[in-house]
Amino acid sequence: MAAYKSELIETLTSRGFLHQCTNLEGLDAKAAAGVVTGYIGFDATADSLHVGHLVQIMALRWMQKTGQRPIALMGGGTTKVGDPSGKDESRRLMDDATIMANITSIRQSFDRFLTFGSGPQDAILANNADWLDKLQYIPFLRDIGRHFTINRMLTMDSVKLRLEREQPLTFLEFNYMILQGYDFVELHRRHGCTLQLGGSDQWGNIIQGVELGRRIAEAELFGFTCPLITTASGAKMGKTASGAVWLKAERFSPYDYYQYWRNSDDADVGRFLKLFTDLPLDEIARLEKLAGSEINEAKKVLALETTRLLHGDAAANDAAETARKTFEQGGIGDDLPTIDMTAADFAAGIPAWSLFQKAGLADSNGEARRLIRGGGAKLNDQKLDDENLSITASTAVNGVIKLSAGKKRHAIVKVG
RNA sequence: GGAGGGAUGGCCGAGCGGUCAAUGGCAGCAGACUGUAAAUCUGCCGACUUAUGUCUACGAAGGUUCGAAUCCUUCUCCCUCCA
Repeated sequence: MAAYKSELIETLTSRGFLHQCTNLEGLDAKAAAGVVTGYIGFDATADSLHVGHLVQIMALRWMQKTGQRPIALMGGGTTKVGDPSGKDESRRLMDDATIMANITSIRQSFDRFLTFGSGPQDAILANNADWLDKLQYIPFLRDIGRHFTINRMLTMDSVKLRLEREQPLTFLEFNYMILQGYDFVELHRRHGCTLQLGGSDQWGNIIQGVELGRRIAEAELFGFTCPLITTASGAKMGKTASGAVWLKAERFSPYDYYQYWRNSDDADVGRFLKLFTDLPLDEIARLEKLAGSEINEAKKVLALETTRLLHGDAAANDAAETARKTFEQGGIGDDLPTIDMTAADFAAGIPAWSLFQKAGLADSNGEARRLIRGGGAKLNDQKLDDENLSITASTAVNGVIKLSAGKKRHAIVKVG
């Protein structure tokens, strides 16, 4: 029944990972015949990746699960240059120490999704600083630079868009695609890597690598891009009120992560289950059929599965349990954001607006006041009308005060 | 090097001496409706213990004026054209 010979391509296509491929049949045949080593590059611009990177990470995960060998390439070198793709402005230059620290931090997330090691199918973690840092300008220009034409480079979207929008593009950034192309060839030399995956915005960069490989290594390299995942309402994934949806628990708690997925658009559920969970397709097909409010069951599965992958069973179950208690019983779950205060803090009474601000439900005192005035605040599940209400330790029930901003954002204050 | 144009709140984008914390749109938050969904409608949306109050803010620094985001000078950065 499979349309493709290899499990890899069959899986990636049926789950919605394919956007463009340089030679799908060729890659399919190669993957069916033996182990293909493929990589995806990640820039180290922050100490954590975010949901926007998840498609790529899942693609690597499927590579490994279908018997191929994935490489996660950390852009220790390229991050110093900055990828102009899809950006109007240059990124601020980052120093080595920050980049190294980011790489160390990001590496932890990969351990959740991939098995690293030295076996034939173990994933490899590479860092392009290992070769890019050592490049010598003149030799590099002569060996690599001569294979790139300015004519061609100017037609690349990343460059063209910048120019069309009259935004400056520095020579530094202009070199990014050359370095990325070189990465591909270098990974081919070092690890026999013949495939580069990436987001659809990386197509141009990937092509450059494929062509460079053909010219200087006489290798047939493959490029494969994943679609840019947007929500049904057209927004890029991963933006919430509090900022990006980070993969690192310290930046974005497992409970918040669970809630992020739990609140997915109806129209996105099936697609997300395929892309972001390991669930078998027939199971997903069953969940997709749920209509009306029943689709909430599918959303719970989506939230639980995605959270399990990233944070593990225990954290996922805790998050699900907290959500269940909070939303289905109107109670209090352990995973809700919590602040600790002492009875002494309450000795003189704390105004309600101040407590909301302290609990993180409002960014400023004024915002807390507006929230209460607007009728969106609850104290122990009772609507709060008086923003100046003086709250004392006696407000606590079993040592805990529950604050709510709207229906979804809750926090608890522990009075100890 | 020369000539023009531009820099406004998270973003886009009006304003061009007072009535400007600054029109409008987007994003965001809340309310209603619901299913912890979408769409829609409504309110809010610089900070300050909230005030017909104060402070901070229209690239930076000075200046003119009773009064400046708006005028002048210098500076910084960006864009376009010419060399």
